[in-house]
Amino acid sequence: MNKSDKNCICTSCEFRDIVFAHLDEETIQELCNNKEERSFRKGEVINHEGEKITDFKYLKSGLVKLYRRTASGDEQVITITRPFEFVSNMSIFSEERYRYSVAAVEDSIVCNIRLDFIKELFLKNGGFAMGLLTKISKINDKIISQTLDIRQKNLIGRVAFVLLYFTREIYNSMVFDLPVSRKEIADYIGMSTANVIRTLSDFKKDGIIKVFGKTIEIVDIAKLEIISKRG
Amino acid sequence: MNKSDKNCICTSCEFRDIVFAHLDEETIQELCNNKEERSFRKGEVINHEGEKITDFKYLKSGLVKLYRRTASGDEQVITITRPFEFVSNMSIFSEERYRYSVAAVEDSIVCNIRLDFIKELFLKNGGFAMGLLTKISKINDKIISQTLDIRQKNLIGRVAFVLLYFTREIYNSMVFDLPVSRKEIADYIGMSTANVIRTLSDFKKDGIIKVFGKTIEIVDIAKLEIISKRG
DNA sequence: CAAAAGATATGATAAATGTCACTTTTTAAA
DNA sequence: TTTAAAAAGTGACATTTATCATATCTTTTG
Repeated sequence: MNKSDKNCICTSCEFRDIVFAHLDEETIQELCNNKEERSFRKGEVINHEGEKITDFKYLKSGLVKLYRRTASGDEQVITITRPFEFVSNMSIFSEERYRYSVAAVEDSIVCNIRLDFIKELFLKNGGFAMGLLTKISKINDKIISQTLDIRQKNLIGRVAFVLLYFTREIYNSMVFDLPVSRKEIADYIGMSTANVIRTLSDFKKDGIIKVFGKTIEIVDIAKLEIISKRG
Repeated sequence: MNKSDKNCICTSCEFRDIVFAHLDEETIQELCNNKEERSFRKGEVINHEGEKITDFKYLKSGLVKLYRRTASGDEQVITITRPFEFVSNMSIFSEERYRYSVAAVEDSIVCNIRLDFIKELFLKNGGFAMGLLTKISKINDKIISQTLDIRQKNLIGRVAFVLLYFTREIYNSMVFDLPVSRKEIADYIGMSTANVIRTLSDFKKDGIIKVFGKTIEIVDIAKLEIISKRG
């Protein structure tokens, strides 16, 4: 086993199936030597709004939130997402600088590859280009439709939506630890923190959920779905 | 002049600079023979939500709205936009079917090219692929940031935003004919129709705008900007 | 461990927005 | 041109949501 083989575990990276499927072994190897993995602790910022984009980054493990700061200083959470979603993917080809910030809401590992290298690959390899475009389009589609879904709901519908999102898309479990504060949920669904807290209390009183601090247990998912749809 | 030369005016199409810049004359010619221009009258639907995507389409002239219908039957307007923005561009590479509908809000001309043809080009020609990805990314970025901008504002801020959007981005004029109904504006900014009408009346009373039916004149754009920012 | 800071929780009240009823105006159709 | 239908406009009132004050609980830090 030579050095690059030892250091390189890209051959088993799950992201490979999604975007890098069309690359030959040699290119995968080169990619591997060009990549850098970085760990982020919960709360750490991965990308800053306004910062220059130099790397292609994707989330290998963990959970991140995408957000921006408004003129009045409030935080707008755009989405909260799992691997292997964007990190810098989103405006990487349309902007020179990040439009949004990304922060880890759980300990996360991010894979960095020089943007130039990805761009070269993109120009050379049509299959890779298609895979990447498809991936980026899907991410964008998801963000847009999620935003529209939230927008059409009222307060309790939005809170129900977020709980369902965590239980289904993020944790795939009826019991989970909320990775974000009530305020972050409020910034995500565009409601006040007090009302998010109140709604969670109401759900608790109605026996729809159980709450132990940050731990949430979904008791009546059917009712939650009705609330989310109606709202 | 042969037949294809006669029919083909793609060489002078403005969209060429944006996406097709990297194609040689032969390919442009082929593209031209593969394309079809279609006219739509104000109000006509160009794409239906749920319909299969077979063509790559872009807006050559006119004005369109992108929208979807919610479970409760309401219309959600996602954006209103000018050439050479998407028509089917948006989810063309990520979805088999349209996620959203597109309708002409002014008489419009749309250029159709078989999707297969575009996909082939994309695979073969890296420069074209990059141009297309950049374009699609920019469109998505614009929609997302516009949606976030609107979301952070209150009623009057949102109405002010729409008026500024029309006057600056769409018509580039202080006087313009509203291409959409009050209800469509309401569906766009996520407020009730009555409140949109009321707010326009208030702006009129305050001397910020003049209203003659569908015709709007911006009188005090500075004040409108303050309202849009504050809101 | 103690103190401070931050997050959660809850009630009272104010502000923003929606709904409904109805009139007037404009547009489209017969 | 007349008539019907749709859109615009307005007021009264109901509902939803935000704000503020304050208390408690939790986490961080010295």
